[in-house]
Amino acid sequence: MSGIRAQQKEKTRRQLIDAALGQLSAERSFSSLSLREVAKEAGLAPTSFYRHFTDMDELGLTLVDEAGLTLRQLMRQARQRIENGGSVIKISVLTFMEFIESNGNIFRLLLRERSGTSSAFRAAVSREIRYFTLELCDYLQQANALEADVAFLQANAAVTIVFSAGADALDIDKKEREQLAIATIHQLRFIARGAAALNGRLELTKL
Amino acid sequence: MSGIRAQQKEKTRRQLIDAALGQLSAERSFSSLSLREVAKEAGLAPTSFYRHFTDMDELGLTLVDEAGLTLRQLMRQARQRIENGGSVIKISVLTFMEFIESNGNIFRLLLRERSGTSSAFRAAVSREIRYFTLELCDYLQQANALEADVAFLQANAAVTIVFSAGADALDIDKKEREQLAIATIHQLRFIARGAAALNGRLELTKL
DNA sequence: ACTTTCAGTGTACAACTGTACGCTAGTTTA
DNA sequence: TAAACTAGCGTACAGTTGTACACTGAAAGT
Repeated sequence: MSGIRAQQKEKTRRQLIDAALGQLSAERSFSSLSLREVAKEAGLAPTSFYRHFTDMDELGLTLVDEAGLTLRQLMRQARQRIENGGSVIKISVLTFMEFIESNGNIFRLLLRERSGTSSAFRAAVSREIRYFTLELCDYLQQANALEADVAFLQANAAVTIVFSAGADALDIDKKEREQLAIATIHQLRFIARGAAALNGRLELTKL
Repeated sequence: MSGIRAQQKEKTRRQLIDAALGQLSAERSFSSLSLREVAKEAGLAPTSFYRHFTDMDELGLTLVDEAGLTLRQLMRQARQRIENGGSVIKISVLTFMEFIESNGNIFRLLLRERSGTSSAFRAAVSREIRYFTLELCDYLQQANALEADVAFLQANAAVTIVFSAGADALDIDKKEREQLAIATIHQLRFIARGAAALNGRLELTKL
């Protein structure tokens, strides 16, 4: 019952996942990877791939889940730093920028598949971003005494701004990245100010 | 000098462009199109493609330019509607949503190539979005008497929010799209309020 | 009228793709 | 211990890809 077999299987499954992640880069998207390439990188015969995933799509969805996990890890890290005091916005942005610096390819995966050609991928990425947004929403609602609707709009806008800044950060050098961080922080402050000012004064259903 | 030859060439060049645009959809990205497919759709032999573009990349960059053109057209349309009176934010968002409804695939092209694997594509899309942003920036600066820096930050944030909403709009039905428009309008108001409140009170260079 | 240019064609090829199929050897189960 | 299972392999095949090359016929240049 030790499961020497299942254990080995899990191990090569990981090799496939890591092989795929390892091939991602600025110049290489997941959808441009072939089953054969991934199998080769993992040290497997092409046909062995099927013992673990029916499809490259199935592997891709696994990667998106993995990315979501990393994202939530990031969130926890930020929260921890916030507890030690300091501006919430500033710390969040800086933490996010650090995340991108060391997890660029995972972030790229999310960015790309968010607008990719597979609706399953798009849904999976949306889900991960929604988790992210809802956690922030809870925090805002509690910390700033906002209406639920206003808190959600603020959280949603903030995540959008930060993700967009993250995407921009991927293509620039460290010095510019600092400028970008400053700009992003100001934009988040705009949003926070506006949300606070308009809290309780919104017509939320009429166009 | 009538150029019967050049005229014909231009015509089939357009056929190639239109063939490529016509194949784009939610399920089909530009990078997934093959040279042969595009040539076939245009009614050409594969090798004739080279008479017009050296590469699929070159065709792609042409498409991005085309998309930018459409985007600026949209801007003009919005401005015209604003002159006839009404909330600037509301009209802008509604115009943008209409644009996406009738130009979904062009918008998808921009969205995808913005985070694609070709740095030339990314740069081209960035450029188009920057034009868009700068025009809005000018407008804001003049209409709301904002500092240049603040106006830019607001314009940039607004464009980010609207583009993101546009991306979301691509995957939902008409009823949900109206809700999304309302939410987006509120978010833009947050930003406008915040920018106005913080105008002249920003530390723009220090982290 | 003669030559040059060149948009478009058809053939050909090597590289690569996903995957069907049958096999092997080690693990698990009975 | 015997039988069943299965992760991984190798071969094979049909389909698609980009593009090199030699060609044609009509337009443009002289």
